[in-house]
Amino acid sequence: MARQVTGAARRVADAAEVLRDEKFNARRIELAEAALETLGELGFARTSLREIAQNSAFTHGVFHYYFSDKLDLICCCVRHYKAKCVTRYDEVVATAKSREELTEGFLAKLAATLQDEARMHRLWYDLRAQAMFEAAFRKDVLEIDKSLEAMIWRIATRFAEFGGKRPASSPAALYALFDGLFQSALLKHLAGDKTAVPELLDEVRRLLPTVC
Amino acid sequence: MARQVTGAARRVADAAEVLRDEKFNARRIELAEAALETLGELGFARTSLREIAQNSAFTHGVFHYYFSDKLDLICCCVRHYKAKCVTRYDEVVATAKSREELTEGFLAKLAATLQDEARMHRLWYDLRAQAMFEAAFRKDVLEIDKSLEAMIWRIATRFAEFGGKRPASSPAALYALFDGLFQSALLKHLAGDKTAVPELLDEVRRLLPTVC
DNA sequence: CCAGAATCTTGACATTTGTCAAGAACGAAT
DNA sequence: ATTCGTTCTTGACAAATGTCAAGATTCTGG
Repeated sequence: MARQVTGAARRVADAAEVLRDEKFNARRIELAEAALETLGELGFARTSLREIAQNSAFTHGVFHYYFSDKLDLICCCVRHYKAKCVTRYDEVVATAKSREELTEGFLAKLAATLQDEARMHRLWYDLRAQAMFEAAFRKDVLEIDKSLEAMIWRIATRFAEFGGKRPASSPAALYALFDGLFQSALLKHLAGDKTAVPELLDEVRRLLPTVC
Repeated sequence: MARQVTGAARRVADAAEVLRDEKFNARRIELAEAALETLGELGFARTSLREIAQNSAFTHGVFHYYFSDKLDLICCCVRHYKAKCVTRYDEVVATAKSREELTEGFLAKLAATLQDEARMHRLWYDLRAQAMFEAAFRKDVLEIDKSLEAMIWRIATRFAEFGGKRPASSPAALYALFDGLFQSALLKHLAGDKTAVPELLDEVRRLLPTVC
């Protein structure tokens, strides 16, 4: 009986700990989300913990309470960002009923992303570059990259299916191609080049049938 | 006669000024070159003027004498870096006598670059990302990007010529593809992935005949 | 309701950083 | 050789930054 009580107590204690952990983690994500605002605005190099705190509803001490240091915070931001990104086109893939629908849906999302989420995406490119210097970022960045590659691959295979074909290149090459085009278009867009978005769309529209 | 003397004096003065300017500029490049060492090691975010000075034969005051501020220095570094980069493959293009020679020469240079100049290239990707935040970088970065695109295009057209064909995609798409592949391989290489280089070579070898 | 744990605030500290100015060292023209 | 302009060194300063600790506040189990 004593053992049963102990067992029950243990279970209760465990449940409590899990709950606390979840709450802790939820808070971390709240903070990460707030940090992403400033990071997207200023980039990694120019962003300090205090700047992040000032642009948020939190004080700078809280960040130190929830994160062991700056890298820990940024890593959490990157991980959180991943979840938002990698499913962006999945709805299009799921609902499109033809090559044309898939193409137009993809292009529309692409344009919207470039216009509305430019800040988040330049942060992603910034952090990916940081990963080349800072080993602590590499694991997360490589993982996100792989997820994005898979995302592109889902689009490509679906597109090919509609034509009864298979994609003409490897997942790596396809991702490199689209990511490279997007990155270049993003830079031009941020530089105020109004033609960046339509030119990207033209290019992708022309490319899709040739690679899938 | 007075006018002739004045004219001669003016010419001498002008020549002296040009000389001084050249000397000034040569020194700037020396300093930029020294700065690139530290920048390639630490990246833009973690590099300070003092750190640059300490890792070089110069004192931190000199940098302030030759550059109006930190951005000015970095911009000079970027511009200087460009000249080194954009002609890397030109010798291969000029000397190759067949598709095979061109392919092998290109691949060899690609592998060597990835192995020996990883630090300079991660800096390039870092600065390109910074350009998305810092308007002062954009002009130079966009220009370098265009030069690199042209460089890839020279290889592609030469490759196509050997087959009596024309490249199958636009310069922008081709550059996006190769740049994306290189960037991804660089990250993996820096992360200690021994397969990064051979996999890049395989991919490029497979890709070249399909796009040109 | 209360004690103890958790969450959070505030302020402080040492360090780093960009910037600058005063003057030393150097070179070239007279 | 002297003088003047260029080049460089050194030291200083204010602002910013990561880190931390002491205490306030809030939450929670009993």
